[in-house]
Amino acid sequence: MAKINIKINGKPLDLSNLPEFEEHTNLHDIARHLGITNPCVVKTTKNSYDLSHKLGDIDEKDDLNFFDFDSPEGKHVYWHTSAHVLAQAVKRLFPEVKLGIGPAIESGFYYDFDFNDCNVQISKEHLKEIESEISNIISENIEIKKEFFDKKRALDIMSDRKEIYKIDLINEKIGENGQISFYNQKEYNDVCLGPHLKSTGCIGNIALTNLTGAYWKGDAKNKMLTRIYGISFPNQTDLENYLTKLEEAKKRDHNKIGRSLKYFTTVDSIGQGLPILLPKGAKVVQLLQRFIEDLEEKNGYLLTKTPYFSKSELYKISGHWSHYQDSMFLLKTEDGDSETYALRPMTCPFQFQVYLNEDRSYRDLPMRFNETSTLFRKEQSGEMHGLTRLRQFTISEGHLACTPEQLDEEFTGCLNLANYCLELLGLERDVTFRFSKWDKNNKEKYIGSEKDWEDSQEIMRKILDSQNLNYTEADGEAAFYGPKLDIQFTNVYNKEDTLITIQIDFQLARRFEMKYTDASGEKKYPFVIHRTSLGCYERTLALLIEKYAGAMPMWLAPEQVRILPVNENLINYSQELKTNLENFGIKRIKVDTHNEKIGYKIRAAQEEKIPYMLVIGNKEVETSKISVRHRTNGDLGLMSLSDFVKLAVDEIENKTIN
RNA sequence: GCUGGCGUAGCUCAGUUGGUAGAGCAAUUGAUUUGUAAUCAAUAGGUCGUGGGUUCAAGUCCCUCCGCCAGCUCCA
Repeated sequence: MAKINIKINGKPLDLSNLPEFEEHTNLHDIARHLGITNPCVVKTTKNSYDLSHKLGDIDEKDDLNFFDFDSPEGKHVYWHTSAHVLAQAVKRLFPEVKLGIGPAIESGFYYDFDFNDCNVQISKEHLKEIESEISNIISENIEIKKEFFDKKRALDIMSDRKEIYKIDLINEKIGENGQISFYNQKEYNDVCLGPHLKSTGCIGNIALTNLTGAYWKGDAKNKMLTRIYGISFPNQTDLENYLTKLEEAKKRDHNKIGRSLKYFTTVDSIGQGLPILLPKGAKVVQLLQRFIEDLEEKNGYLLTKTPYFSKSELYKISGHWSHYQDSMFLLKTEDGDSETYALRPMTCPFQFQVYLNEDRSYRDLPMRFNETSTLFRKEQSGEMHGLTRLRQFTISEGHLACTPEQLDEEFTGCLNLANYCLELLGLERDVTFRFSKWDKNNKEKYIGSEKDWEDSQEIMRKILDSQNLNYTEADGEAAFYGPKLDIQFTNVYNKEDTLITIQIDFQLARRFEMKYTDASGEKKYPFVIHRTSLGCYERTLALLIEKYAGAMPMWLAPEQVRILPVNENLINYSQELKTNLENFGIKRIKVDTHNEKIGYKIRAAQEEKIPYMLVIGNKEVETSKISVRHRTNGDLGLMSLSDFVKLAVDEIENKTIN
């Protein structure tokens, strides 16, 4: 038998002492022989193979890459098989259930079911029952076998079982003479491409984590099925650790601590997606906004201030009226005015009017406009969430007009500005970049020709590549007028949202007749870049709360210092100290005047995540010093006032993150 | 918009099979005058998200609407 090259999770294995394997040995046994504890899948340059495959089944034997649970590839297979086990368990408990699909996801897996024919209102109570059936299936260690059928046979099998969704899938995916693979584990069969683990016993422990609704094929026009989410690990400890970590992450949920730390609240009578920023939240937003407006000014932006609503006419020119009307709040006047107005969902058509106010020449370009812009979008009622998805929000909005030659530099400038903001807030490692493209198969969602799109996407790709940006690509995520670079972050529930976006627009200048005269006197359309520097303030606030678990960096802290007099006689002295510190540039200070012991006041300040606590007792008065306590570093001891001022002011001015 | 869960004092929660609301923290007042994560006591504060229905009687059962949460769809 020929020698084989073996890799584990992509790393080459030292082959010096390897035995030669027989053709009939299965991959699982080979993996075990190599000392891999939790083998999941074998990949060659061409294919993926189930571990039940025999070595002889493989054509490309020279290059076997074993993936175990420690690799993303391995986890994917592990979780996919776990989904099948879940489906098998549900099928055993509810024989009439209809199966949807059950893929692995980023962490864990899900399976969609239709319980319609089961005469049961499935609820979270049932998950325990299903979990215990899952344990049975794992201990039965059922072998997982792959089998191929032609389309007709596959349809017959699934028709017998009234698996309407599987029938739908087979019809959709398989051509008339096509073959389809089934994975069988005892009484359970599923149409599936695989690959899968060798047997159900290869799975350690499964926990079911959620039960929700989900549309069949992800289409809101289709029936809603019941989705059960789960996660699995080779051992119980890892599973428990994962679940604990999940719970810990939820403790940072901005929607929870943002409310309890009094950054924001919501009021039933005001309505969904319309939060109240309380003084603490409003202060952080104000600080961010001042900072951004100054920064943009330094970067050559011209400030604009445009109306919050307009006649429908404006949106008809921009294309919003036909592409976006469902998401706009319309204002109808009832005094006989036939005009319909609408609150603005975007700033672009308004800010363009600034450009249009004069004839522009190439000498004017690039032009960079910025505005702290409040927008209104009629999101569907189920969409709103905390501070991240709102019906009214305020964004650090900007539009740039430039010549084709300037596009690269201007785009890069926007990217650099965004990156600078992210670094400053300590978020640069928490974001990913997404190149959002149009969806060819959904042309009606976009304006412009196919060539326009292909060209502008190519331009953007070139720029992104020249910046050595590590990005993913997403079809169908573009704006209706052009491709986007989205800077994404993940919240405590592992859900992704866009923080910052930079978009190239090759359409709207034409619609608005925005032109410039080039050096030869010719009228041309400029490129327009739509961008934010820090995204919208509410969402950024939410991200900051989650990132810092409510403990804002000193420069953004709504309360920077709290003075804690040891007894009531020291309140006046503390008030004077407060004024004194304010004069040195530490603006946000409170004195705790409660008639309580010092421990109580420290506890309160700690829970409110106040950066610095100054304990004032007789000792401090006598020595003219202050006792400084930091929220994370604890008691810093006695310090002169000037030393503390230096420390604090330095942190504020340098926007230190700690 | 859809699926499921939830909605009792400012906050976190109790409230048995329907019999006209409880606790802790916070607040206020008093005592204490306190040295690095909760001093003690008293007082005040809800008509149980909204509107309707069933009942002799509803926080507790039914319906409507509003809001909150998770997920889906959509999206900055």
